[in-house]
Amino acid sequence: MKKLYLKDVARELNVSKTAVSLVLNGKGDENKISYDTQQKIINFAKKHNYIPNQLARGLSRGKSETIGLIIPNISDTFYSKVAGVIERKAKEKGYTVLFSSSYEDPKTEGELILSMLNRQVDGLIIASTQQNKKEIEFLKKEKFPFVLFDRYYPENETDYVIVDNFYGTKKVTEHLLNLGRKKVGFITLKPGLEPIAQRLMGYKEALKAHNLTSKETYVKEIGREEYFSEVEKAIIDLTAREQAVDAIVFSTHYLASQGLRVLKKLNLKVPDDVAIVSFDELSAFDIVEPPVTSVVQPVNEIGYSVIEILLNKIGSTVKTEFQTRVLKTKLEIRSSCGSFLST
Amino acid sequence: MKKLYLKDVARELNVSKTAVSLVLNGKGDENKISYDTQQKIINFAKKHNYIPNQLARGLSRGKSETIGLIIPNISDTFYSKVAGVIERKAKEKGYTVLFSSSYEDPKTEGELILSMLNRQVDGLIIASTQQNKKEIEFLKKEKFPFVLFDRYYPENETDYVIVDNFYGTKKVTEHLLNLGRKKVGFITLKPGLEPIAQRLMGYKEALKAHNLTSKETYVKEIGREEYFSEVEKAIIDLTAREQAVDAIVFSTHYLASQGLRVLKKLNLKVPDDVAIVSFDELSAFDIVEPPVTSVVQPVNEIGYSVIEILLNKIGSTVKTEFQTRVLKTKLEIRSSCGSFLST
DNA sequence: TTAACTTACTAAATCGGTTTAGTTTATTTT
DNA sequence: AAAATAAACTAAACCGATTTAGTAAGTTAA
Repeated sequence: MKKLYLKDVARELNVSKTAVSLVLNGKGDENKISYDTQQKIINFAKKHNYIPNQLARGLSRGKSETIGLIIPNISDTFYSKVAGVIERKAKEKGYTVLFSSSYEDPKTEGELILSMLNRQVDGLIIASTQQNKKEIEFLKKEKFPFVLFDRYYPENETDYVIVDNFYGTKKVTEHLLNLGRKKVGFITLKPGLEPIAQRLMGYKEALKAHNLTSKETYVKEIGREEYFSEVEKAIIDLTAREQAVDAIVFSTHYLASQGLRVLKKLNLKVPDDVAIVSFDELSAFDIVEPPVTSVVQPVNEIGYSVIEILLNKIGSTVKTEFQTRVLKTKLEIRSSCGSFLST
Repeated sequence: MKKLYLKDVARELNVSKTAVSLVLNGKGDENKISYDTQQKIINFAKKHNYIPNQLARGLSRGKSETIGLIIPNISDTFYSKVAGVIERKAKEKGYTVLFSSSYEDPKTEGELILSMLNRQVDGLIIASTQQNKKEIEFLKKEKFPFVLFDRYYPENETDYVIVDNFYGTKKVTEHLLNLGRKKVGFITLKPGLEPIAQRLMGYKEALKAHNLTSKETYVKEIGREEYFSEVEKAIIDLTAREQAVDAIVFSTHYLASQGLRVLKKLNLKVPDDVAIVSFDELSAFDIVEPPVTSVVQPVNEIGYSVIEILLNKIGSTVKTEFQTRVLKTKLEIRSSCGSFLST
């Protein structure tokens, strides 16, 4: 069972490579290949399981039927879920996906972008570190199809899909305030990413709307590398002080998970001593103790939108408007905030 | 900033394409290209950011520097974690990974294997549905480099990396028995996958070693699609009966999560009414209530082993022995089994 | 001083497809 | 019956690299 090439099929059937190629690509009719010849070719190809070499195909057609996916980390549940839906949708349309994690490193991300380009991907999907403006500008200038998600470049016009981070934290912070919490802390990542900035602003906005000034000391910014220990320090600082907080908003699911661990360790009761809330969620958040109220991101919709926009871009040569979508989050109320405090 | 091709570099420098190609592939010395010419080429390429087209490169070299990863579901934490380490290690060696989920469908998996082959991947990593013996045999016959993990074909000699599923459940079941539990239920998937079969056998073996016969009615086999409701039915059946179980072993992390949900809903106390244990774990298992004792799989080691074996295969032309690795699991004891029962 | 090596390159074939620009034969149209 | 049109193909160029098989000029050896 030797590997079968186009020329073998052609030779066996006494037709030209051209005929075989045209027919197998569904261009037989428009090129007036007779019905009989077409059947002959199709049957032979099917019977002998001929599959074209995609490298050769891609090379000569200038496209690879592949899309590149660059995300911070495939092991993070949020990204792995989005990757799952992107992959499924892409496959439906005949695309395969090449993925790579940047691990939040701009240099790695930049290299990945170039590497994917030279692998001739037909389009790129990037959840960027937001530190590669140059590469993004390059892609735009080359009119290369790409869509950003989760993180985008506010100062550069591009296609992107994000969620309403601002409104998400605003809503959940208000939820806490409406339940009677007065001193709400915010544990988040060090600045640099747009969604993180938006989440912080949403939190502040909620406080302002309730005529509370957001004390800087209630906001704790954590470095990603050492987040385990830093969350612990932050919580100790927020709770073991004169004006201890009675609620904490965590800006990511992993900060919230770690927060819960630390609170248990410190023997602080949730929600009695301190209520907590998480932006983004973990599938186990309904069975942790207590179940964590969270702002859930519409993972499926994110994936669908991204693929839809990208494939539209790839399909059309005419320059279209930039497509941007800001999707709604959903507030999933569980018991980590308790019910209304009488105080 | 037009795209730069090999021939452009050659023309600009007044040398042949051959020279450029040789030099940029580090074969300048062995082909006696003078030092000056080499420097000239290297500098120009670097300065103008020349990157070879990988499709063309792959086509002419007959390899693509790409490896294919086929798993049941990229959104499952276990697979996304393994995928993460595989990708990281692969990148270190200059490979990119093309991934696709089979969603446990043998037909999809078969198509994916062929699709990856014709995309000229240099090797394949598969966590198989175990229903594609034909394709696996085909790969072997073609001497195509591939490594199975998580699931393998016991009747076909291949390279593979698995964990000791049998010993894992045996150990954890014994753990329950040693704590004084007498009636241990087992909630698992419908048969068909080797690891699942091994886990069941480990469970039975532990009972036998304690002179308990494993009652068939204590074993519940769940269909994957409707597992949410089926786990509920299974638990009701195991607990609301004459001889109710006092412990349940779940054979996967998602069965265990759902089990915990159901037990809460039924108001059964864990571990007082029933102890539980999970094979494979979720990162939040330490903060759920109660924290779940689980058999943890060495995710990193799995990924490392798989890549190591695969790259060895790819690198060597000589036929080597099949490499098989059975990695140890680790028992992570938390409070979902309680402590010793006095009864 | 000429044959035999080296050195430093290059032309052209090749990888396996797609596609453009024809070609040949049969059929209509005038 | 000649010109025009259509039907059913095919030869060869091309995609952008790698690689084989040379070649020309300069050195060394006999």
